[in-house]
Amino acid sequence: MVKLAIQFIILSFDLFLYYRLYLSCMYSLLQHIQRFVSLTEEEIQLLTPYFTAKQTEKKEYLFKEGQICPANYFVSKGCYRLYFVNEKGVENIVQFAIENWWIADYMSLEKQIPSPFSLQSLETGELLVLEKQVQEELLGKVSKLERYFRIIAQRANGAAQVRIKYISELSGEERYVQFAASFPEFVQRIPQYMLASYLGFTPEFLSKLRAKKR
Amino acid sequence: MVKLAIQFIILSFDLFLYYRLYLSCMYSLLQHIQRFVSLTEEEIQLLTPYFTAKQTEKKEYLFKEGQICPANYFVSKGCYRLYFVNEKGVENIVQFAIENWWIADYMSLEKQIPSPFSLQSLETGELLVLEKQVQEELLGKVSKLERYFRIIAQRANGAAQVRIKYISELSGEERYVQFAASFPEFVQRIPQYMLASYLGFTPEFLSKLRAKKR
DNA sequence: CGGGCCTTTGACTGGTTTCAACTTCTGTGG
DNA sequence: CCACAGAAGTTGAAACCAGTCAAAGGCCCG
Repeated sequence: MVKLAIQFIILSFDLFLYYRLYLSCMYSLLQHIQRFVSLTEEEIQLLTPYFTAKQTEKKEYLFKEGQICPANYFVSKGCYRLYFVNEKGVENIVQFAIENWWIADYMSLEKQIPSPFSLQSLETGELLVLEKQVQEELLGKVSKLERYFRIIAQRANGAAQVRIKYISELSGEERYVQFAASFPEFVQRIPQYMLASYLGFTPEFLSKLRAKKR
Repeated sequence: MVKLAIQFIILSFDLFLYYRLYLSCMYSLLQHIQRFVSLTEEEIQLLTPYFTAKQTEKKEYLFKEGQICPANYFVSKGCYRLYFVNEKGVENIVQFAIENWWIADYMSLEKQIPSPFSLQSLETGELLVLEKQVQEELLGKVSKLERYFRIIAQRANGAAQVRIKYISELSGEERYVQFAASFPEFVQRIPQYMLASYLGFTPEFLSKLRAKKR
């Protein structure tokens, strides 16, 4: 009897924690959505059950190479990396995602084919999970969100075009200087070998660049 | 009097030509849209006036570096390149667009800032022009198209992620081999120096690669 | 037919990688 | 809380992939 009561209390506490997490994530998301489309109270109620919140610890995987990317993720807290491993066994980071970014392997998500990428948490973090199937349903229900996701995707596209421009325009050194100037806090936040991987060169080379600057 | 009549005939003929062009482009677009969302007869009527058709000749520009990208373009026929010129004066191709592709500088389009890119026709071609403002109106009118454009943008995103993967994973030589194997017809269609530019190396290097393969 | 643009070829250069050894940092278990 | 192992960062030498420059040949279009 006492055992049961205790289990009940623990369960309640877990629920309470989840609820808090969910609310905090959902708050970020709604803020973000309202930057692009305005939702009615009713629509907010409608959209709410389609998302699940998730807390991730450092190094936890959302999905791994070989799996079909299961969902579209909205980062509410923390930092995540989308990367692949080349045939030499070297990790290559394709994208980072921090607060208020959506991340997924969109090719895998759309075509439901295995992803060459892995998505990993770099810090303890929190995100919302919107599964492929669920997203379809949600969009059927709240069609205003089509607009939101359209805008988000077009922005991501713009960012990708600029990224490709930088890759082909700048030398490794210039890329580092430019990036460090644009995102000084972020450079502090992640290990150097990941920055090197993202910028498209080796950690040794980055180390030498930094030595030169001093 | 006779002069007037002749002018009238010429005008009519121009109109007739435009109408034919417009119909052919619009046919491609509607086919493409219906691959993702199904439109009612009424919606088709609604959407029709928002697009204008355009015929481009080889080397014609849709917009140039420094301008704000004025529209989103749907290619119905021909081939286009989005490129920028680096500080050394070398052209770098960021994207090609062929039949049934949308192309624009999405960062410039969204934020209404000057574009670092130029969009140029490589062959005589035909496309539909959807101006920024007009697109907004259209989407307000036919909200089903939000879905279409969302899907298109997400696909483009997937393609960009894969492109970045190839750039960081493969050496120049591997990129060429891979690309030539994937799009053999396209390699025939464009001059080598543009292919080199797109693949991220010099025309001389491409020439040497081709020499090796023989 | 001529001029300019595209492609080819070769010699030289340099930015970046590779490899290996060493140092410093970090986190985990005793 | 310290010790220690593994991870991350540093440094230098040698190798290499691809760029640069220049000169020559081919080809297309006016």
